[in-house]
Amino acid sequence: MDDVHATVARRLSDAGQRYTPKRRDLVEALRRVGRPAATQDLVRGRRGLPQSSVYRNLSVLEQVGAVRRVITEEGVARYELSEDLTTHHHHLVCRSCGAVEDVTIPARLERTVERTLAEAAAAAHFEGALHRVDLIGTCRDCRGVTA
Amino acid sequence: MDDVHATVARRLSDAGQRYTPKRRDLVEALRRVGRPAATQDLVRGRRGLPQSSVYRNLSVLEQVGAVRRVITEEGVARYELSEDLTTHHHHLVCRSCGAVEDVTIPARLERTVERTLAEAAAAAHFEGALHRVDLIGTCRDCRGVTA
DNA sequence: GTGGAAAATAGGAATCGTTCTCATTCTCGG
DNA sequence: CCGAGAATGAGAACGATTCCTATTTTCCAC
Repeated sequence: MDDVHATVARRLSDAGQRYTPKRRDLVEALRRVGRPAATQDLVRGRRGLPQSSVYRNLSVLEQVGAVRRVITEEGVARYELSEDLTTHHHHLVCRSCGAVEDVTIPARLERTVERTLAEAAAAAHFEGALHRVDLIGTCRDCRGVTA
Repeated sequence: MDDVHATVARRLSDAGQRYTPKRRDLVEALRRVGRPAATQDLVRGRRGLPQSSVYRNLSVLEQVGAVRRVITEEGVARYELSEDLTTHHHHLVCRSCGAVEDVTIPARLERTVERTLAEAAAAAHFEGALHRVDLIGTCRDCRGVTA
């Protein structure tokens, strides 16, 4: 899928920025992981990118809409590829270990939620409202011991 | 509304903990604020509770289900009274200044979302799933200048 | 009441993720 | 090939949160 890299490259250049090797590495790493990756994971990853570069570049990539910052219960930032580079999805957040998985829900349900929340946002006179829908529960690993 | 304090007191004592004046102050402060308060606000509040006490007690209150920790885009923790001490609601999070407001949506819509997400959680074989539905947009203050 | 054990408090040190600074290196247009 | 601006990376700075510990408070048994 060079699509992803091509798209990211275009968005960067549209913003007057370059698609440097480090940035490509980051995007590639995020694509491989396939779910929101903690910043520290990227720093400590096998390639060992320097901390300052990881933070700086994730920030740049976020500004051009290539990646999205995801907030979790633990106090750490996670990043994933922007939804329009992957697919629309939600997150399963493990309340025990903080791990995050992607989930998609049936299109019909998705539409219902979408419409419902759009109404709610309108009712609240809220502008430019995105919504964040996450499920918080217990992941397989953390449940394994008990169940 | 002594209900709130009475309920908190009971939950604490059920857990073998005390409802000390400091803890009562915290609960009272959260009740007055009426929306998720940043920890720092409580520390710097007029009463100036010591930092270590604020953190320690919020943690205790969270464990007994009296307050809930709310995660926002900014990296700071916010706390609000537990939903069963107030009313079911969602949050409007301002993407510009990080402020959080409570919103309720019509009961009919609420039920739809509820049911929809319950199905989604079941489909994902996810256990004990709560969901978090927040709207992210721009608050009146931050919009005021532009609009 | 009084004494003592357990809980709570508060001040500050320690931690840790994140941001900032700046000197060096790279890159691209001319 | 040169120079300006962009990017890099090492480490300092920062700030929210957690941890440590000596002191104070609270509650219960006597």
